Amino acid sequence: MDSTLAKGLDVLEWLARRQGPGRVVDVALAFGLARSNAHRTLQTLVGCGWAVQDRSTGAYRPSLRLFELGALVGDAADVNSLVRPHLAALAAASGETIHLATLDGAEIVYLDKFDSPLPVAAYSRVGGRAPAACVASGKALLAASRLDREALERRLGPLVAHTPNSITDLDTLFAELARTQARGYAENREEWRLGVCGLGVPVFNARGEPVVAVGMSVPSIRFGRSQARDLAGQLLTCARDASATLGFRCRVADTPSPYKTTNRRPR
Amino acid sequence: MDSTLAKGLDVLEWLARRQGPGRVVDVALAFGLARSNAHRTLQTLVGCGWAVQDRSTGAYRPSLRLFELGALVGDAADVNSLVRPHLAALAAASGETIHLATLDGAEIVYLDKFDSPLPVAAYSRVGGRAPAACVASGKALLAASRLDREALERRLGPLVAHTPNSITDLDTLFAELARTQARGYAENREEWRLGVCGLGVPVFNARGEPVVAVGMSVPSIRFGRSQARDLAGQLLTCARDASATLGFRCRVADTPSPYKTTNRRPR
DNA sequence: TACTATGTTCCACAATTCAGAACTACGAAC
DNA sequence: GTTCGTAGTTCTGAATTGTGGAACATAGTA
Repeated sequence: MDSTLAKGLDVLEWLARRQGPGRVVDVALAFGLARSNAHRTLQTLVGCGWAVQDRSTGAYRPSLRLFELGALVGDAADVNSLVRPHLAALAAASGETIHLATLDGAEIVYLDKFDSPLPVAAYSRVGGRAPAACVASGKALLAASRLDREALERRLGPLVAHTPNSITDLDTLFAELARTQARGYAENREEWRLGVCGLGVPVFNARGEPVVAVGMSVPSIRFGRSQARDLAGQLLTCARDASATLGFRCRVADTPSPYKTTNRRPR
Repeated sequence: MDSTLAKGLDVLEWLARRQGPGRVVDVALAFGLARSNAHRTLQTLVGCGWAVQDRSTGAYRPSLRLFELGALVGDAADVNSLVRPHLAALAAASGETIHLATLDGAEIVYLDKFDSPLPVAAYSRVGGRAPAACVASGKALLAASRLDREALERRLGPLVAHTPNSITDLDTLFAELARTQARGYAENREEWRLGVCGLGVPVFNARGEPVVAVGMSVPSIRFGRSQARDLAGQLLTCARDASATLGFRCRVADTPSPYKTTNRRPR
């Protein structure tokens, strides 16, 4: 393993996570490096365009290259931009907070977000993370991955509780995922943040793989049984449309459609 | 300069810009490295969590870390998330494509975007770039930076034309920026893409520094004199509100407000 | 089976990075 | 104004680290 490269990447990450600019001594102290060493590393980051140095103070900040490339990665295969209009429509129609998430190990990462005009207790941000087992988008993606019990355990590791409602038992979670799959959408009843519930539905690409999930965050006050069912219906429609945009066609004879319409009220 | 670090960063960037996964030979060929060398570099990226390797094919993709950190950088000082609601409101009110941009050298980078429901010829993407001298957001930020002629020349270098309307003469641009500053908003009349016009207004932080610009892209068909003036009014209101959210208060006695209200129609 | 292309492992050599010292610049304390 | 302390930058000898070639493993193809 290239230790110089590893060190440089660590410094870059440290710089990005840090609020405000970082100086040579800060880096030297944080990583236990000699000042000359920290200096050269930062200069290399600047030289390659990944950081910029403030002329007057000499301090270093990450450049916009990180943002630029990050947007490219988030937009992988243009999923994000293709799905975006559907999210906007759902956000407008439902009035709730909508987000787009994808699975990364045992966590989900928020790729996009439309905030509700109504106040929500939850605070999530684009690029932020949450444990997949505790949020609806995560459960929707886990359920759509159709992992067996062992694979699920390997992927998630020990389940930690974040609220009294969090699922901490693997068998319970496994059963919940089976129910999620049967129902077509996932629920989160204050399992990640107290006072915040959620719904999630996977979005499939042309090859039928679940690539992202559309999620909705709702304060528990507005999450009664009938309200949840109604919102789930809207979410399912949105996800189905989004999947269609990505080229997904559910083959009638092959597998049953992952999008149940049972819960949608005729209007 | 740490050559190993530089090489690793280059490979990471190459991986992010490349559509689809990259293999060891691809990297070796692209950078003229020995296979063993390319292999170790990629393994280091994986080991540090900046890339992931596909188990079956052995190919490498950038991980979501790039996206995660990129979002942090883009959100620097929470400007992006604080301004976002104002953009959403403007997008809804005007029905046009709205974006948020910041200056990076001689270019602007799009930080956020709300697409118009109406079709627009322009295609911009979050993380994308455009020459600052050719687009309204860029001109708005350049004008707000109050650079003198020499500093402007140093920053922009030679002006290249992207359409017949592009400004290629520095003096013309300098005069245009003066007009922009006086008027409070910048205009782009098909100077970057034919058929697409734009308006831009800077947003100031609590220290009175221009940090981002709100931009609007409008097809030239809908960009008549009175329409433009009306949209500029909406844009000015939006940028003023956004600046206020960031803590900007224009000091009456000190400097004249950068937000002219002359062009806003009383309603 | 032979052949090709590619991923991965290993190793000796040399080039690169490392740590410390020296020098410079700046500001605070006296 | 001088002294002291802190921090950025430059330089250099020493050795650790990365380098590229060779060898091996694997898979797909003729």
